[in-house]
Amino acid sequence: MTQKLKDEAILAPANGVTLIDVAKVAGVSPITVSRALHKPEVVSEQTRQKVQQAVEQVGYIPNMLAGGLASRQTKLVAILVPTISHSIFADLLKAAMDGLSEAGYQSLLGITDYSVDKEEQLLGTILGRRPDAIVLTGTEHTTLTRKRLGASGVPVVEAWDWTDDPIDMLVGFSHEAVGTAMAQHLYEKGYRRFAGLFVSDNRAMRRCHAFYEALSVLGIEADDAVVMSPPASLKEGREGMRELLARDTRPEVVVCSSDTLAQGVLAEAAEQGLQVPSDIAVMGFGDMANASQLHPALSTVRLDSARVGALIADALLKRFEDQRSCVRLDMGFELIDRQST
Amino acid sequence: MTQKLKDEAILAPANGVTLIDVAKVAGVSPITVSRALHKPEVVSEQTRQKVQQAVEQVGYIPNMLAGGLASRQTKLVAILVPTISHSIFADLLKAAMDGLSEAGYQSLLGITDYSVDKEEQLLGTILGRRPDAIVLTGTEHTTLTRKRLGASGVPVVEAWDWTDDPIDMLVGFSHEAVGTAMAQHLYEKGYRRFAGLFVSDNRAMRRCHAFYEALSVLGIEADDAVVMSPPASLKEGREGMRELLARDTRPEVVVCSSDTLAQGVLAEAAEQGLQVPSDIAVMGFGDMANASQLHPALSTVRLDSARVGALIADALLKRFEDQRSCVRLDMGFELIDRQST
DNA sequence: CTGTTAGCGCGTTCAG
DNA sequence: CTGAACGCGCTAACAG
Repeated sequence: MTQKLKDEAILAPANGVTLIDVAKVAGVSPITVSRALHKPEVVSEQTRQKVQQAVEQVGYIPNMLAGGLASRQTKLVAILVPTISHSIFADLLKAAMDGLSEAGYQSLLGITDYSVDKEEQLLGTILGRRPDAIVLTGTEHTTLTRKRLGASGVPVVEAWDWTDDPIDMLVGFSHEAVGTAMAQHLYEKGYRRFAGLFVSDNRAMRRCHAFYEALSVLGIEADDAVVMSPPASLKEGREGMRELLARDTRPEVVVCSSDTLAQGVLAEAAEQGLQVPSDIAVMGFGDMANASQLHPALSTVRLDSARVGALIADALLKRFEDQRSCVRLDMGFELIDRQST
Repeated sequence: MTQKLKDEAILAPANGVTLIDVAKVAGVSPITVSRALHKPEVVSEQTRQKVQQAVEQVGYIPNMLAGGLASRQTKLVAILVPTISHSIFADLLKAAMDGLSEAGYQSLLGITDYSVDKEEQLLGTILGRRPDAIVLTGTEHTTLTRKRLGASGVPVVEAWDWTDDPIDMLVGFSHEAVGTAMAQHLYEKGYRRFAGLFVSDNRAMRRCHAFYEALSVLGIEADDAVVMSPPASLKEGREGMRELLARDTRPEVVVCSSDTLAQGVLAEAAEQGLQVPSDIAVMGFGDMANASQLHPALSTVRLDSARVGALIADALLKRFEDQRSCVRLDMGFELIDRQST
């Protein structure tokens, strides 16, 4: 009889089994079941065990829609990234999800394709799920996005960029500072003829402009950067490099908006018989764990994107604990010179 | 007055604004608002417009928790992948999400780290959101996973593998067939001394065993494969290659469980002054869009993972339209020979 | 420590 | 074409 009940019950986990069924089996009231599950410390150990047993017996799976509706707590975090095809954002996403899932939060993923309009559109439906928090990549958003976010009162983390006027929380670094640092670094190493190869997304372009601005402050004139449209794959890197090499004067160093692009540049350089970095140096931007394995003779701006993800999770969990907490963290970046190590 | 109302209202999208508020402003009943939003064809054009206007005026965002609870339709699809750091799964995920989001579905992402136990654990909480469908990578799952899935009645797609006994729908290919095909292909090209470099995840190991099995059928003895533990990054590729080259006899061709590994092998070969494919040939597995840009002299098993993702979305949408639809699709794979093109 | 009451915001069903 | 009543499954607030 018990066995029979069990067999029947286990066949309906996400189906009909509700709190009430568990309550009946355990011989307590529904609310006690709820408490045994979510606030074990407020229930006697004995009833907690009875409930736990009943839960397993009937194969109960809490309905988080109902729970969220009643408690206004969804245990859901929405994360919007421009792409998951770059290791930088894949690592960031993974780390953020890991941090959040340890605390029992699940992740609703949105991919914006580097478009603020798509971000706005995604946000519209996402807000309908009443997430406990939203993570945005970048600090550029449509006014409607800002309005909705502000009005909803949802905790927000803007990541991977810097601004003096964030929506709420902020974990990132200044792309202008990156561009400037790249120029100074290479200048100090003695390079004078520069070329730029950038993809036309917002942040890359800001690094690009800061780079050229810094060059001009240093008294250096450089040809305009080659600007490709996303995505930044090896193919674009090769094409861009061909374009650069077809110019009148050959640069001493090629500065790229991403590591992937830089890898393409390396591939094209190899094919054209150019030695790196003696004939031509290359500088990238990203998480060089991979690229440095391929080609040690490469400078780069190194970002620990997994750390950014972890910090995002931390910022949110802190906020969940203390409503007033508001992390704003400039985590900076690191210039690495593979040639000197 | 109207303006004032508007200003107030627009400040509370995800906050207090409910269907009832919209109804009041539009001068209709709540249910009419609901219909105007979800079944426009069943409402007069005039009231539809009134409602639409009211919605915008008060900044209403439908509460999908409440909606899902009442309608038993969440417009949510859970997607579980082993990792998002391999382009194969990133592309698959992206394509699946794109297909689904066009139809108004959002994606809850779960990363299993190649572990069926983690999959089981993720599934537990995911089912609590009552997703309209679940996408799983692979056909290997714990018995509890199977039990819960079967009981919940949620549409399931198993992807990226093949079995004669799927849980529900299936979009993938046989990894045994891949392993066998690799062996035959290379044999026909005249290679006789083989080496294997595999990562120890379930599917890679099955390709590995099928590969060695096929070799032995062809009457060829080969040394055991080098097996690395995940993740399969360039580093593992280089290390594995070093291990292979340290053996007594040098293989003519190295078969890898992934393109990333193969890239590492290429890098190590280059460093040791070996020409590919004349000194040593390399075969990979994955989406070669990138690797082929780096090194054209490489054979591979080519999978169009974006297409798999799109097919997953199609299979689900078809099921949503017609409950009886049950797609089971062996999409096969392609052996590509970069050397011959 | 446990139970009762009363919604959370919406969609389904049935009437009009 | 529109409305009223009811319930989805759960938890907050209070009582005991």
